[in-house]
Amino acid sequence: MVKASVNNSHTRDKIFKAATQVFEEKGFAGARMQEIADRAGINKALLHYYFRTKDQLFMAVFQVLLRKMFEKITAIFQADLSFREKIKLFLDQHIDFLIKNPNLPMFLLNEMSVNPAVNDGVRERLNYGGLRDLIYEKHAKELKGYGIRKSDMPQLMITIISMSIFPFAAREMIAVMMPQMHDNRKFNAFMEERKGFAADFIFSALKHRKK
Amino acid sequence: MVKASVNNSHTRDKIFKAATQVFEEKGFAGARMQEIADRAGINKALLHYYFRTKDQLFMAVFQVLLRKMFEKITAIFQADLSFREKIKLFLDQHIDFLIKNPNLPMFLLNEMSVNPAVNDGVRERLNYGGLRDLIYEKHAKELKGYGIRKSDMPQLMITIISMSIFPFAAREMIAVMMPQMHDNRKFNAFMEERKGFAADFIFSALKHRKK
DNA sequence: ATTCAGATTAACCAACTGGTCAAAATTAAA
DNA sequence: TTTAATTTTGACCAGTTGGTTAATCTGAAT
Repeated sequence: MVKASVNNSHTRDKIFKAATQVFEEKGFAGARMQEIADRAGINKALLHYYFRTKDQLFMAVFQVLLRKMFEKITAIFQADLSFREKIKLFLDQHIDFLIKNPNLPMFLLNEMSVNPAVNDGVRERLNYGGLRDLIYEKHAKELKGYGIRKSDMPQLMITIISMSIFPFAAREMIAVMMPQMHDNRKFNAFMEERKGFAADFIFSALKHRKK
Repeated sequence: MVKASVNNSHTRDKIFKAATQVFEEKGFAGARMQEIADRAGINKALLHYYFRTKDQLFMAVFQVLLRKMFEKITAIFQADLSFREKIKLFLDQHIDFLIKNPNLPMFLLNEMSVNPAVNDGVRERLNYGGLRDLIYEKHAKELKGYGIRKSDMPQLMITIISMSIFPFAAREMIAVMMPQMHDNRKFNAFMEERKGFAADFIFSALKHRKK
């Protein structure tokens, strides 16, 4: 068999998955290299053999996860659909995605907030200005019909995104107020219900908006 | 002069303020007792003299901040106003509050998420069921007119709360997409603008809602 | 079978971190 | 001024943590 070049990609993958788990659960400061090694079923020295430092390992994981999240958010808005259809599709797909990755929002938001330096590497790649212009120009008529000016786009986009992300980020706070939300199935059902609720809410708001 | 009883309350206060700062900035795992002592202008031993352990100090800070946040959220909904007026008042006051405490949302949400044990102490105090019933019964007519059933209340309340909290929690992510948001004044202006945007958005959605 | 680069490990280390302790300083009362 | 309690400090300690090193193992090519 041919060797997978430098580094055994199987081991590298085990490490990456373990690191993703631990960082997502505990955050950078709370994560322990020993625990990552344990979960990957390897020695701590081997961990450092594949990823020299904790920072390097973290950045590798962080960048992959951040891109994963942003791709999900932006991909839909590139499609050739009406704005209304896009919102519906976005909520459906993004909530599905987050049900499978429930810790992702809090992990990303917190790490970006606690250590803003992590954003330096990705800033160029995540160009919102382009997306906003694209969206606004593509849907100029529809949006103007709703009384949305270009300058309203940031408020609108953040409102839409928060509809799916916020409940996951705030899940524990929600569970404190509504104990039944500790049950995974009930929380997921709540998010399934939210697909429709949020879509209706947004459409109604847009249609009826003060101009 | 009379002694302030056991413990010098001035020193205690300095410690508490320093701890609040450091915990808010770095989170529990990232905070260092040495840094808290430094910022309070005291010795690390004295820190442990006032608060025996890091956990105790953290819980003291956490509980105060959590209560501060919840009081702001719930107080307004107890008042004797129409639901519509309450939403407007809530957005105005809560956004004002968060502009003065911009790190609070991320701190609370993250700590609750990373270490759910912190919630045990406050669970009883933060009874949402009571609040929800109170609100729904107080505004039954108005809400039914909007097509909101009692079972819709969780979705609605979370949507309203996220309008003010989410942009603060997601500030760094927002700033990655819209670099001008790094500027405090521009971000605060954005949140001032949001008071009106969110209120209009919610009212319009309610008025025009599918039933 | 030998070789040799790459993969894996056990043992180790220096720096950091939360926490302790005994002594010193401060304060208010006697 | 003396006394006794409280407050503050410098020095110290044990456990943890990220990271290193030298030795060993593995497996494919010679």
